[in-house]
Amino acid sequence: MTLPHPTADQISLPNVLAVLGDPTRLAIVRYLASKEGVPLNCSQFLDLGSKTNLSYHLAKLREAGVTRAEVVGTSRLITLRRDDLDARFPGLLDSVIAATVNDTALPAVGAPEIEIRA
Amino acid sequence: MTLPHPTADQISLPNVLAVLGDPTRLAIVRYLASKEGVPLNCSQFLDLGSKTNLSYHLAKLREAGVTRAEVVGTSRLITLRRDDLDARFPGLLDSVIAATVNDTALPAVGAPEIEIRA
DNA sequence: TCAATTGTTCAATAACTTTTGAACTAAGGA
DNA sequence: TCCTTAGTTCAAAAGTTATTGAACAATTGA
Repeated sequence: MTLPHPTADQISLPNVLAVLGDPTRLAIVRYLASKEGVPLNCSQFLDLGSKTNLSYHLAKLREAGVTRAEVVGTSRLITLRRDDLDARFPGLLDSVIAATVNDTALPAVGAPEIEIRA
Repeated sequence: MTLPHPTADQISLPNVLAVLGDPTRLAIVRYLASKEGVPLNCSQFLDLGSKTNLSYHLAKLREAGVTRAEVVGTSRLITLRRDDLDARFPGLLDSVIAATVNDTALPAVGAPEIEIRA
């Protein structure tokens, strides 16, 4: 069982930008980048939304060519397609990730959705 | 008469990416970048859509902080907000523009919408 | 003043996106 | 085998975006 991914040359710039233009998906990409090398499964993003909703956003990222998902047992190990994105759009992913790092308005993995009173 | 623009720190990354994730708007940005220094008015983009539709897309770009529009007579002179975008998101605009340059799938100013037979 | 030029606004519609819960599949462990 | 875990699919609802044409406003030049 493998999931459908676009080939490197099928990755479209407007589509990548549109897919990244969503706070939840940008938060997923930021977290993937912060753990680069460590493949993550879907449930590690549950802070960002419901299981169903994450399935939707992760499919969008995969179909746009931003992430790769490898099926391992009942898990999907998700990684950034840094190699292909860098080849296709040099510097784009790095500048997007760098910009997300300081973005306090983005949702975050490991952060409560609602601020608990201090 | 001036038009509303976000201040530099009001420019939001997800919003900029979402706004750039549209082929018409990306084509506008590519054309602006190719003529950088030369302020353009709306009618110079008419190859990309109807007057009404361009007004809509140019407003989206302006409201996201991607472009600046200066009212001069009955015209609006449109420029890229390169300074503010570079300060906020270093390298992002350059990598997006570089990626648009080779993108033959994008609509283009000065190109016929339908290929005339050779 | 009148007409032309430039661009906006409005309302309608069509098309897409996001979110949800319930039902489902597939693998792995007891 | 049965249960649990991991994630998908489906249909519905809600919300958002893009596109259109008609009407409008403001400036400029004749």
